[in-house]
Amino acid sequence: MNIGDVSSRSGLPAKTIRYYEDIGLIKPLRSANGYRSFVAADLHRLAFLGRARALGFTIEDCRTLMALYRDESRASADVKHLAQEHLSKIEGKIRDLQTMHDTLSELVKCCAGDDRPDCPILRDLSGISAALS
Amino acid sequence: MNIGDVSSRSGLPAKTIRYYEDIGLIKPLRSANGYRSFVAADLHRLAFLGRARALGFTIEDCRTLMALYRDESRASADVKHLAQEHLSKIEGKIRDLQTMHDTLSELVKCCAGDDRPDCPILRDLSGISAALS
DNA sequence: ATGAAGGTTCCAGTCAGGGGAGGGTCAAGG
DNA sequence: CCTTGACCCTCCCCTGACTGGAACCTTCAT
Repeated sequence: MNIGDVSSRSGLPAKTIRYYEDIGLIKPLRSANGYRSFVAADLHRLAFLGRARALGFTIEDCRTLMALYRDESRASADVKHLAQEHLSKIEGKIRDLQTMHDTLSELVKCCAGDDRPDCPILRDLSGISAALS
Repeated sequence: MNIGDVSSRSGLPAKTIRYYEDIGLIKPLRSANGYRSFVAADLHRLAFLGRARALGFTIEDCRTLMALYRDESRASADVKHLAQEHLSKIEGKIRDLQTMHDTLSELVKCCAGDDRPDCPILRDLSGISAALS
């Protein structure tokens, strides 16, 4: 299989697949003409990577996860621990975004949004302490 | 005021302040010795930037917001529109993260997390269609 | 023989800064 | 007068996870 086939089957851009080879996540063979030659195992690894990335794991996490996957004597606790760490990072990001969202949507709600210049969003950004309302 | 004072007053790292000058967001004067010399207006702009960044606006958004702030004849609709676009990007990110969170926490819940190798997280990543449970 | 559609490598750019080298400046103390 | 330490300066490389593009090679169909 050439990279184009693998790309359409895995859903990953060819650029991404080359990048994954660059950083050592996959090691496809080469044909005589220099083209990468993928076998089923490569496709499987790429699909694994695609799913792990879709869950937001970093590349380094993916490397660890693949190592655990190949290690038949792994402890599921190790996998679970990694996933939980990642989960709490996700939760942190959601909290941060939610805070931004709440503040900003409040400001947006207060803004008339017409052709007059007065704007509570800019007022807030400029640091008027928005006091005593 | 030197950059150190401005840094501690604005809460922004000196590196960030220099970077903001680099990309043209502020233009502090220089003393004879080459040091940046900040006046109150610079501090105000930096505080504005800090708050806008804390709300997740990109640097380019900040540039636009500052231009709107300085334009006395702006329409609040323009500000509101920018804020709403940003808000919907935030909402998209929250949705994405929430989806990851839900999937991953379900997998984590199903993982024994002991010293045995069997692990539903890895099983899912490896593409077992997880069917008929 | 030619043209299109694939493949290859390598370089540069993204975003918003962070880290550190190598060096100049300033105020206080000995 | 000299030194010490705390500032400040510029410059360059690094981050993550790719993406875009240039310049070039291979394969296949016409």
